[in-house]
Amino acid sequence: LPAATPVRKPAAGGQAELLDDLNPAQREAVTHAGGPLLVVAGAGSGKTRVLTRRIAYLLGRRRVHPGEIMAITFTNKAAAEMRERVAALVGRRANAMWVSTFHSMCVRILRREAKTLDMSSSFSIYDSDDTKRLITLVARDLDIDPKRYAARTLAVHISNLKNELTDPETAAANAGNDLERRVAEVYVEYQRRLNQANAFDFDDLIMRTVSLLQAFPDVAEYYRRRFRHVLVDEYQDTNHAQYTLVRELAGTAPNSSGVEPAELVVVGDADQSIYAFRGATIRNIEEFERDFPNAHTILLEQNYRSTQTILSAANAVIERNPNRRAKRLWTDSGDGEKIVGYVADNDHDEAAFVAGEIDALAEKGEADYSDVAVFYRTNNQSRVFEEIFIRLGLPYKVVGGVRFYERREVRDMIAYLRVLANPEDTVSLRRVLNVPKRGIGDRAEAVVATHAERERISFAQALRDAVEGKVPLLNPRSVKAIGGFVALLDELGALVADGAEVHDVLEAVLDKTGYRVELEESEDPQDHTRVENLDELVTVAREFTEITAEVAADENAELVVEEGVPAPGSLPAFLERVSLVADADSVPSPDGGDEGDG
Amino acid sequence: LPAATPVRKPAAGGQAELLDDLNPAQREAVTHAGGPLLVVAGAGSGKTRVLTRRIAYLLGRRRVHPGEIMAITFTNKAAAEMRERVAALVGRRANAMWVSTFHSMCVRILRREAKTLDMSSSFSIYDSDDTKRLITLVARDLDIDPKRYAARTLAVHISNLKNELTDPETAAANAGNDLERRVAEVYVEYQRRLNQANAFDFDDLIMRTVSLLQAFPDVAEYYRRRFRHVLVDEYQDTNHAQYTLVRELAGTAPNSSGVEPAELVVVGDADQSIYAFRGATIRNIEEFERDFPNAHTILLEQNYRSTQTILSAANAVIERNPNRRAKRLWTDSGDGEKIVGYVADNDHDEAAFVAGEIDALAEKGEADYSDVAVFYRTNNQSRVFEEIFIRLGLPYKVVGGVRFYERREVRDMIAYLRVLANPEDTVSLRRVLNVPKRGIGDRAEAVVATHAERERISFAQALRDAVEGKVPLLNPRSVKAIGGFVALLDELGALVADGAEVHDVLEAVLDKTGYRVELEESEDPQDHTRVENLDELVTVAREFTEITAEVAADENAELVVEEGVPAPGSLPAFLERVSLVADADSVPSPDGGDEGDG
Amino acid sequence: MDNLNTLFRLVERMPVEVAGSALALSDELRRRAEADHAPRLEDVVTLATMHKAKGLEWDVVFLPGLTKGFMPIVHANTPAAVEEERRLLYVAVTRARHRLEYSYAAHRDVGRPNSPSPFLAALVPDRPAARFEPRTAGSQGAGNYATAIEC
Amino acid sequence: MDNLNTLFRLVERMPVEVAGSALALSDELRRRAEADHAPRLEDVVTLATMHKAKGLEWDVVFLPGLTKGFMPIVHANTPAAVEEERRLLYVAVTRARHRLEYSYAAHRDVGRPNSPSPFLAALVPDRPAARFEPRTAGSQGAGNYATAIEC
DNA sequence: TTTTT
DNA sequence: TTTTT
DNA sequence: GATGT
Repeated sequence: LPAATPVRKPAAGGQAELLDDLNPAQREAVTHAGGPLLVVAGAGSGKTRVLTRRIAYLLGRRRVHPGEIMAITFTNKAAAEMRERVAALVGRRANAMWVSTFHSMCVRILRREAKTLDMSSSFSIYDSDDTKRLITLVARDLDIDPKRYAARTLAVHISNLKNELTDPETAAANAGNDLERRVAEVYVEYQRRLNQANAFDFDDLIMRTVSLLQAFPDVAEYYRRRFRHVLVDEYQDTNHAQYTLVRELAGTAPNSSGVEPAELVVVGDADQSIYAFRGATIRNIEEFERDFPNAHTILLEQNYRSTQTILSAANAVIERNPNRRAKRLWTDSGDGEKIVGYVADNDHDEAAFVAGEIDALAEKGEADYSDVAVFYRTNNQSRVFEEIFIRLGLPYKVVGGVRFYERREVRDMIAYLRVLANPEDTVSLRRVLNVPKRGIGDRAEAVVATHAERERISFAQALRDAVEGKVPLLNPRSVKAIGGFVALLDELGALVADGAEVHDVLEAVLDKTGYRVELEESEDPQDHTRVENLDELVTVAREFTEITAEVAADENAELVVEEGVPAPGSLPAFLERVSLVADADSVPSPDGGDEGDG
Repeated sequence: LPAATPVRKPAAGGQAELLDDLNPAQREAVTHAGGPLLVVAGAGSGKTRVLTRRIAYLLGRRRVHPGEIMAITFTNKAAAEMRERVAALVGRRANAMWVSTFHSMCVRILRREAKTLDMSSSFSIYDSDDTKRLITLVARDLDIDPKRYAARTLAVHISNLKNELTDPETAAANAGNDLERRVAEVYVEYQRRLNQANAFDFDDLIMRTVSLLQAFPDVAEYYRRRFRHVLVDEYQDTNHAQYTLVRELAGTAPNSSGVEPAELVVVGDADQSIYAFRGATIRNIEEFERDFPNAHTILLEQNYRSTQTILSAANAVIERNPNRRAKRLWTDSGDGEKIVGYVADNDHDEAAFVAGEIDALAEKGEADYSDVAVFYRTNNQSRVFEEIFIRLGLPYKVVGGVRFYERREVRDMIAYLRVLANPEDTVSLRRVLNVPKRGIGDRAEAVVATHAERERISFAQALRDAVEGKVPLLNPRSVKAIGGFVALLDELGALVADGAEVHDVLEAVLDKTGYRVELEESEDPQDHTRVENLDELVTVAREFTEITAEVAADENAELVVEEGVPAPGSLPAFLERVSLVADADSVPSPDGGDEGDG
Repeated sequence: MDNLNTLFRLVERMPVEVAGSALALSDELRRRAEADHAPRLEDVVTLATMHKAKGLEWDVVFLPGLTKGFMPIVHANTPAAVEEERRLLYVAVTRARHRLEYSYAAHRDVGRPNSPSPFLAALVPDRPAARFEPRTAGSQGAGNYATAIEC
Repeated sequence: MDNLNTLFRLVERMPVEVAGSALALSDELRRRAEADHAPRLEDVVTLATMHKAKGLEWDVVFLPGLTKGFMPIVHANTPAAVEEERRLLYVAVTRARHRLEYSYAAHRDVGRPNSPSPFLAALVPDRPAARFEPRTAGSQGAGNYATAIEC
């Protein structure tokens, strides 16, 4: 093991030690004041340390108020870690800061300004699955051949357009071939339906926040005045919309009222940009100095993680990339072990070799299993390792697969909750319309949808029309089934209106819909697991409200309630939470896989 | 246009001219007698002319009886053309020859020898779709994860095994990995079910004929004595099973009774082998001289189709292939036009260029549209041409797509007919069990299938048990539905037993099942086309029987009725026909696309 | 009449099973069809895969799409598979009687560049492969064949 | 307890929406969890894609499958895509604290040969890429690392 | 990705 | 084929 | 109690 360097002792509570254990470059990044700052932070160079110390420094030395600080990350995990580490340095004052993901931050702004955009603040947030469903519906209504234009393809293209801040009309005008024309056509209608459903998709959260700030200078000024310090993590992963958002928020020059730009610090590493395929554009970090006049750049090249052997190999790999800003990682912790290379005859033997190496390390006491990771390029490469590891009894876990909030049964329940919170949410409403089966088939659904379209009313309203016999072509059987469904929703809605707690609402949904019973009575062992997942969801909801209540009762807790933020413990709060962690929880933190910082 | 060479005048009726218009190599191929002969026939070198002249020569000069000749092709079209061209030379005597595809020939042998293999001569022939259905059923029964092992994948592997003449037991013994073990497991059960259903799949036709000839020397001797002349076309496209079949039929040495090998002539061109991906093995033509002792080889290099410019280009392309028998096509018809190459900016422009060229040729009167073809590598490359051609009003047809006998409605009717001809045909029976919907759902089907399995009876018998209330777990409603279905089959079966003609049976099926009415009442415009296809099928069947009757009444027609061959015009005859042309009819002959011979 | 055509082609191609009666059948059908009216020769351009072209011939043949990903197709990643691709091109080329035109697009839909098929060099031996470097053709202007290369 | 873990992680990662109350919530959850018993550290090997590895670190990292089709992945057919693949390998390499092992299989299932990743040459600059030509490793014999190459 | 039966 | 929300 | 909506 490389010896821990003397300077890397943990910072004590006092302010004086804030800078002591930093190297010169890190210290400069923490104390820099004034113009925009780009911190090029190589892998393992103490990036998070710099960010958290800088915040502590702002609060402690530069007398910045925590409410003036906005720190933006990509993942919830990174946001949580940053807040936690700042709290460890400065205590409860950390709570007044905005430390959040791009998307959470936008939701917070959009909730407050929803009315400005003709939306209700109870809007739903559609994830990729909801998006695909809605696009499927739209494409079907537009008579688009689903073989030729798969919903997924359309979704990807629309997402790309949004990430480029291209609105539907511009997309239509620029369409140069059949695909682009089809995409634009779908985009126009899809966006109309989102509005009608009072919903944003993930990409909307960014794009429409940008529109908001650009179209309403007073709103922009409000945030400009409020956040005088903007920090962005993983800047190399920003797409065009996110870059624009940062620019609109921080500014590059005084605005018309003379409000100066905020102090902007972005941290990133072009060499670690691996999401260009999803729209991230390395250009943003490469052109930072041009985008933000008078910017200063600091390079963090000293690495506190790996041996020099490993760093040299990494340097050698990345140096082959052309047109790259030079950067060489180094460490003072020594060369360490040699790198081992192995050529197996086939993938089976290769996995056996890896298993053998791991067992040998474990037996020699050189590493616990949880200190070891195997990384591959594609998910299905895990299979051969799983086979061999199981055969040898080597314990492992595969990161990936269907996440908790992506499971069908969980998504079904959340759809019910969303419908209760936002009755216009057509995608969720149609999702649960016949789940569990209650005799409202495809045909009935189509008839109601047509009625809604013709009468220019929401699908929810059309269902009520159906009950009153106002929907033609609907047979009595379907009318009866819809009547039962509407009554069910009303009953559940009353519960919500009466202030029932989330877990009680959830229990009511599970019971009254017969969803739980159906699963319990099923023969399929998969359904057994589903019941367990639903129980877990109920428990999550229960603890969510209980703990919120306890914290609220605790006089010492600083509860800062902001405008537009749903009441703690409420149904909207719960929904917001689950909507924005849909894809999280993949590498659970304490059980192996330490958090690095770059 | 290259001038027609003087020697290429059509052969007159008399025998004397048989050899006059052949070049020396062709003539040698026609007259060669004795040992095995390999004719390496380059593209356009007059291959079919050599084959047909050789047959005429055998009949006319060497006094061979037509019943001693077997000519094997790959496609029905090639067989028809060969028979026709021989008939033009020798008249009705051609009718006594076997000129057929590998598969038709095997069917003919298997019908005659079915009992030897414990099959009924009314066996069904399963095409790739039936095969996939049965494999799906088998895999489901074996609890095989359809995600991990797709039916198609299993089918391909099983087909490969059969083409290698590997039986299920050997496959199981040789399985070296998970996939192979799964495949072998499915193969064993699949083969058992085929037997039970009294059915062969396409690959079985070859493989089981080989087994038959190998396991029963008396059968082999019968055919050896009968066919003293075996001719094989497109030899480069044979797979291992087909190669073995040819070897068993013709022989390489006198058999135990002293019967000499037949005179074998194979024609082919390794350079035109493009089906290796489907199991064809170029090895067969490459090793012909080693496989068949004392073989003689003749090279046909003179080309009667193309200009020298085109041939030189072709030669240059193929010469880059290593380890290839040298062969250079040449012509004495001159260089002709230069080859045109074009680099477009994108595929759209490329298609526009092609369309422009075609129009220019048509306007100058240099070519009719039907003299022009556009060839691409993958089917979807046609799309851009279709778009442009439609826009420009350039008439075209795309070869490919769903063939007549592959259409769902046609296959449904054929499944009914098959069930009537072969009640053990479980795949067909289960296909039509609930088509049109008659209240026999998945659950009822599964219950009946389980009963059949447990009682070791056929599915058809299990249905009858169901009617008698002998199937447990089946509710009365299902019993009633099954009762109706069985009665329907009995009614149709009586019609067949009474000697009704095929088209009347077909009409009865369409009416009594309600199949036609359902389609006629449907809103879907696709279903309208389906009705038309069914009408066409009925007409085909009607003309099939009518014309057979007329021909039979014609005293001049030579009707040779062979053992094992279904009666002309009968239901089995009709089924055999449609089973073996399932994939034909793609490039309809007289409407463009002349038949070449290389 | 279409029905008759179908049966005609059907029997045309399957003269075996009904043994000796097949040709008689075929003859009868032809007689009927021709008595009715001459077989309709549809004057249309044929679009087909190279595989489907096998065994047939046309006066004029176009071979578009001769790029690296299509010829040889990307999936051909063994020497044997590449050789089969070359044979496929050979088959396609030898379908032409008088006139052969080939082409490729220098860019794909998305705008990424396409490499010409490595087999092109052999097709046109007088010109080095380098001459086939992507070059933009005039995309407008009817009949602008300025960049067509005659060899 | 698993439920609590789930909630714990959930809140841990979502401290924003309930504004200021988030950290308090998180603290409370952590207190509860730890009062119950220390967080269970599962002692298991992690298998993950290189993408999922980003931002984390391990003492020992294995990088198998470094063949031409997987690294860079076949689909990377623009210079920009290949550069992103190289960055991905860079990210994977820099996850390791003390020990790094990489490997590839000289043959695929079907028996066709695999080429080593072209990036390997850089990974081990002392040894020319040629040294990584497919070589069969002893497939039997526990712990036969005869062909392991230490650099 | 090609698909003679 | 990779998939932070 | 299974079916088709």
